[in-house]
Amino acid sequence: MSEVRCRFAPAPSGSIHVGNARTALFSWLTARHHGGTFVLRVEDTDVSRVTEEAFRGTLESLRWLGLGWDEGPDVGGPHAPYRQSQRTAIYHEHAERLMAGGHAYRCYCTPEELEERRDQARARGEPPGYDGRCRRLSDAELAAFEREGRLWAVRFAMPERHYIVHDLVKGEVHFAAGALRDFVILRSDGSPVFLLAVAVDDMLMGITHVIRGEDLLASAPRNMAVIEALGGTLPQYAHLPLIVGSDRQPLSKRHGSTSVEAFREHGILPEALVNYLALLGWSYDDQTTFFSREELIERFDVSRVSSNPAAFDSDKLEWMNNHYVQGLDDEDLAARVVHFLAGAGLLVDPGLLRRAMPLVKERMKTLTQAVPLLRFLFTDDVEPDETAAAVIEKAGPGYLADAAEALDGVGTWDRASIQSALDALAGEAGLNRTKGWQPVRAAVTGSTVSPPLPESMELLGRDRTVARLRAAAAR
RNA sequence: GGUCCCAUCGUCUAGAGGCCUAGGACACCACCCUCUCAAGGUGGAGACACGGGUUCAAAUCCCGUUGGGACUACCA
Repeated sequence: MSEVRCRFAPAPSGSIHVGNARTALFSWLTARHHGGTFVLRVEDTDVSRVTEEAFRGTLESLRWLGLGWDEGPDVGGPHAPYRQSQRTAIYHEHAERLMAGGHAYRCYCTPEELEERRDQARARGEPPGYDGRCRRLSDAELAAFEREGRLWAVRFAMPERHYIVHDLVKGEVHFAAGALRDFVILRSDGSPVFLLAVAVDDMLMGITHVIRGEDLLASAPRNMAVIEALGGTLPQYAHLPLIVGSDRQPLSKRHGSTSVEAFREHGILPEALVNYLALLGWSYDDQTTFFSREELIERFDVSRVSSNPAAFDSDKLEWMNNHYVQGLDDEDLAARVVHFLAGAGLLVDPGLLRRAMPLVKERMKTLTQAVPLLRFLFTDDVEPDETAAAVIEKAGPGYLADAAEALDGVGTWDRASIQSALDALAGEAGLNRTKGWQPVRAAVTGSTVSPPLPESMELLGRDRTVARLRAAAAR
């Protein structure tokens, strides 16, 4: 059996979206599962919409997800270049071949005329597609258009036959003869349209599996027709259902930040996002939820992808993220968290940060949540928030002064001794731990929510702890 | 309008005719654990869109209805 070659072909019109990220993942997994090649091809035929920044952002997002490619715009490969904007000569050559073979023709209709006829057809309740008139131009008409100096586009002559797409996800999808109209493959300014570029590139690059969004299902027969007209071999197609939001509408900006970059900045781990995305539309069995990258590669099968659209559930993503956070060792976690603390303007002591990791691991759904939890360690500006202030006030200055004295007198500054001291303090005041410790927590951390108190104080150190208690007592 | 896709708990899904009084996970509720918040443990509520067929037997096959969605460009 020949080698599997799978491609991901993003149009870099912005940062990469989770829907595209999932498409990339499934393509990558298919390539890796078969020990094949993963090709990255950038579809920037509409040059006006593509910025260099969007291009780089796309590559960066894929790298962050760990979806490395074997051939692509930066690494090259046997079918370079891998940016469609650099392949125009190739498309022209193939458009010529199609015209020479009678599979394509010059279309002299202007965009204005086309639009007008579309509107009319719609008004009459007829299908609005191109009527194919330039396909049957007489020599005289053709000459007349040329004399007028009219610009022409190249249109592909869609064969009048029934097409069947053998889709790996959808099964057999039929398109009746005549259902698809002739389409433009070269604009009147000579630039190629993606319907040509995709087919030509998939053919030339030897792509065996085309995995992409369901929105492109209707273009599959057109791709097939072009490849057949060119005498190429057809790839297998797999069209993935769309990802929708909680309102069942296709995911868009309205659903908040859905780009890979946004999740990264929100403190989602790439391994968690990959695992979550893998399960959005695909499953291995009725039990398994967590998959290592190797397990995913071993078990993934695109034909097991379900054909109904999946709703993106950020609660589940965050739950899964927490699972991966808990699985990280302290060193690794600290290295990932430091970016977010620094971003909040905190000056971080790496050793202290690493030692704090066990206290916050299971309290973080996202890495950003480490910031409020650990802020008290990396700044002495712990102005109590509203609820903390209320707790402090209720306890009264005497209680906090007592706390300061008790802790100052602790023999060895470790969590066991601190805990005994806190218990003794609460006991003398006739309070249980909950009531007795909260004022101390509020004074020391500035919040009523914190990592476990004795451990937190141990890390903070005796001096800073006592100073904060005295400051609170003096208010 | 036309073509195409889709339809199991709120969500992601298991289910490829009898194993289903429909399984798991997130979320939700209760309890346990507990210094706050989490995490963890135990338990609970919760679904085959509807209507016809086919069959001894249908969540599973067929048809229709309804409801979502995509496409219908000299965008990708």
